[in-house]
Amino acid sequence: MSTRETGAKGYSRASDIRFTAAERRSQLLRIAKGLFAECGFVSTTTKAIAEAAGVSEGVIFKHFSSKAELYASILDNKAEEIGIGKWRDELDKLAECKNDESLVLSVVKTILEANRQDPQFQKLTLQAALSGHPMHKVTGQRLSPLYKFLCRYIKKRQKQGAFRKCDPRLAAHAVISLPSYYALSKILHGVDLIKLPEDRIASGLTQLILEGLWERADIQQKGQKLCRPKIRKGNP
Amino acid sequence: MSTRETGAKGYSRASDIRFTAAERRSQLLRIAKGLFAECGFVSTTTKAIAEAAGVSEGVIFKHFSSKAELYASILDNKAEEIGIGKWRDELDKLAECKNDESLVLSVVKTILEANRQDPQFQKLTLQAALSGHPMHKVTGQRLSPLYKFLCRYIKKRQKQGAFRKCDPRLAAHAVISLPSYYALSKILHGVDLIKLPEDRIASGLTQLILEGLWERADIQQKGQKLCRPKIRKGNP
DNA sequence: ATAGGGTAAGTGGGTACTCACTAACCAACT
DNA sequence: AGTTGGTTAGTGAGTACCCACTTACCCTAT
Repeated sequence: MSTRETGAKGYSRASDIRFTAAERRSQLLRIAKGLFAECGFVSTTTKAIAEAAGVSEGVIFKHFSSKAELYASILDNKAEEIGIGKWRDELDKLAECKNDESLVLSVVKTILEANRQDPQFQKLTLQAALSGHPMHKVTGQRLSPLYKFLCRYIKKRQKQGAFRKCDPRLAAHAVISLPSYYALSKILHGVDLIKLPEDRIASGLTQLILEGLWERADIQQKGQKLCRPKIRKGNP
Repeated sequence: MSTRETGAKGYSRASDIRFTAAERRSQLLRIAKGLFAECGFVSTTTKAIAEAAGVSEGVIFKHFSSKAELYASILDNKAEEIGIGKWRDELDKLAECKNDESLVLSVVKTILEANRQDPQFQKLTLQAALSGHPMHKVTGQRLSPLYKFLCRYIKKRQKQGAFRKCDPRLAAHAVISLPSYYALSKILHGVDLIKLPEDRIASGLTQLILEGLWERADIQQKGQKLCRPKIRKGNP
């Protein structure tokens, strides 16, 4: 059936540029990333991707065996790109110097920067996590070593008497939370209530964290009018 | 066409209970909420909702004019339910007493509790925010007054000399971030790395925040081995 | 001339939503 | 008590459409 009398056909899109396979592939990855980030996996149609790229739908399936594979490719690409590698070395060095401030600042800045430089990817990972995509494990594994590193460092500084006694896991959580949630609320609610240049935010958050961690010389001295009754200090 | 020879029909589901309209409606709301939270709006089919409720698909459209209206009803329902009202009064009282600890603890606890009691709703609002659903504005408006309240309070305590000088917006952000991000990472990554009872977490986070905010008697005394070079203190 | 980048018209499965119909309940009137 | 007539909750077979993906074909640069 349907023998398709293919007489003279229009084949309209002759005017467009003819990409090499590699070029087209990365173009599709880039464009699809934006659409997936904006609308999510299910709501982004292959037709929409094709239109945005200026090609017909079929081209997508010449480069990717399925929509899911295209999606996975986007995530894979990034997952490689964001290796910790050199940064980890830097952190280790700062840790050895006991340079609390530079260390925390580095963590805060890095998180803020990652979110500013590629907010699309952040949105993408959020959606991946919500929809239970296996990718969310990659993201988890990326934050987990940083979390453990901070835990160890904080514990060490506590033994040295530089940091107050408190649960190191909570403290490590705080270091990660402050910049992450700031970035997140910008993504989720659109605007940020704090209108400050990024380095101000970074140093401000760093200061907040460290002032909360550093040991005070006069730990009991400030019972003046401040009541802190129920708090249990530290818990092994 | 299709005159539907409706002879003797089986009408299989005779055994099931017959709800009143109100009962059925709220049952559908409850069930759909769970499914939407789990799979998102687009991936949750009306067929799946009907099956989970033990009725035929048509029933859904007897109660809701469309799938989108069902979704909106779920969000609306909750939006009313979570008025701040009485809590705001409590906060104002604590603020008058200058009871920093109880106040921050109340904020932290309330956020943690909201997330524990109805994680489905949290997931739902996250998805709504990501997909740009108008609901996300409701959620934003819910957090915004709390944020402003904290800003005012912190500014006041700074003038009184109880809190350190720092940007009150950052500090308010911190108070909200710590519990919110903790709850969020539990939703996103499944498990929480910090295995602690909730009240311990609440008090621990409260302590971290306040230690970072309280003014120290000896602000310059601890220059021993800690270098804090680039940080600008406060900025009006 | 041929390989490779591209097209466009399908195809089948799934989706939200509709519609004609019915079983069960509830009064009121014999 | 039993028939009657209306209302309501529920059915399930459509229907039109949209989606991911396929196939058969085209055109041009090397």
